[in-house]
Amino acid sequence: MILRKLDKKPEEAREGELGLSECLLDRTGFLLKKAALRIQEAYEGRLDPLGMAAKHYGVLSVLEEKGSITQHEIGRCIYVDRTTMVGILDDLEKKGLVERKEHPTDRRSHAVYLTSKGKEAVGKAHHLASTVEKRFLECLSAREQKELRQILRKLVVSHYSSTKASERGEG
Amino acid sequence: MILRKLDKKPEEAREGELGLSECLLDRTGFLLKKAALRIQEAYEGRLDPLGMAAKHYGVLSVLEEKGSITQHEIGRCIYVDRTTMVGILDDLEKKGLVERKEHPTDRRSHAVYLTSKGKEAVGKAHHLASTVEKRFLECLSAREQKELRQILRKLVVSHYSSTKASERGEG
DNA sequence: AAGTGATAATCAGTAATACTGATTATCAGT
DNA sequence: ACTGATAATCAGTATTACTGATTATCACTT
Repeated sequence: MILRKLDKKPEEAREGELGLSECLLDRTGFLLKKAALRIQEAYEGRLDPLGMAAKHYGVLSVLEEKGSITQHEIGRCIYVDRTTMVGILDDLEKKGLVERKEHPTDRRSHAVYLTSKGKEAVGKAHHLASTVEKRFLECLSAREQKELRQILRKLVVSHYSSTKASERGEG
Repeated sequence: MILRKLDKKPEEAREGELGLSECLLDRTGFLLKKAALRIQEAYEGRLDPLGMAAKHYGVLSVLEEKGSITQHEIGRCIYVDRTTMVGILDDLEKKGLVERKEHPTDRRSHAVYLTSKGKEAVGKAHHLASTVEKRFLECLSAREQKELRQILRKLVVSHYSSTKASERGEG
């Protein structure tokens, strides 16, 4: 292929094809990374009305599902580093959506709880997240959407053990 | 669920289930992000012997496929920002894998070429990348692997237009 | 009861990434 | 010559995920 900058507008030069790289569109690594960026972009700002970002939503979801658990356990559930958890919980506590309480049996740990405000927020967040994902995935058939989730889930769970060992209490 | 820190080792407490969040394992956003991180991790260091990282591999692939194109065009092919391209090409030029030459008709642009060393490197990189992905995907059936690529490709191409307009020459 | 090694939360600092905005040189069209 | 757009570059920002160290506490040994 020869340089052909000045003869045509780029958009017209490659109609359907868009000029993307064929080779990389067959690399799962490339595709995963770009798809992840795009959906992150789709989420961006959508949770702002609730005073949270995607990272906060993940924590609230886990707390809703599991009840009161420690910071370390939340991290394990959502593959988030212990040091990153501190900041996320600081945010959420400041917003009044969670509380760090004394752990009943282990004074090193914090027992993290959803406040009633937090419970309300996570309900709304579920709704917003569903809307965002629905729109993002609408270029796929219902079957493809389901298949994508199943396959990704398999991948993520299989590679669970590749998370840094120190973060899973196996040091 | 009640706090139950001290009665069991975490590993034994939840055998198959691993304590992951059911709710988030149904969120495509969460799954895409974590899967992308894991495969990135799988790539990490594997291209070092060739003196490059994944981001360099992407650029070399495009150049191999499209021949000499401008920096901006490379970026469009692989969804990389113009400012990020500068650094990546600096690296590659330093390693002697690409050359920035004068563009034959547009003196603002650079015509970027693979050197013979670069051509050799990208061939080896293809091989390494295939190995990395094969291992990463081996928890999936051949059908699932193919399906995953097709679905992700559909997603990425559909959301091509959500790339920052300024990066696609539509400002 | 004291001692040892592991663990939970925290903090400070690092490295990588993707970006914004400004600058310079050049181009295309008036 | 003048205007607005574009290509490459640079400086600086925000975010993310992490490393390593610290403090308090726990579980277990002796």
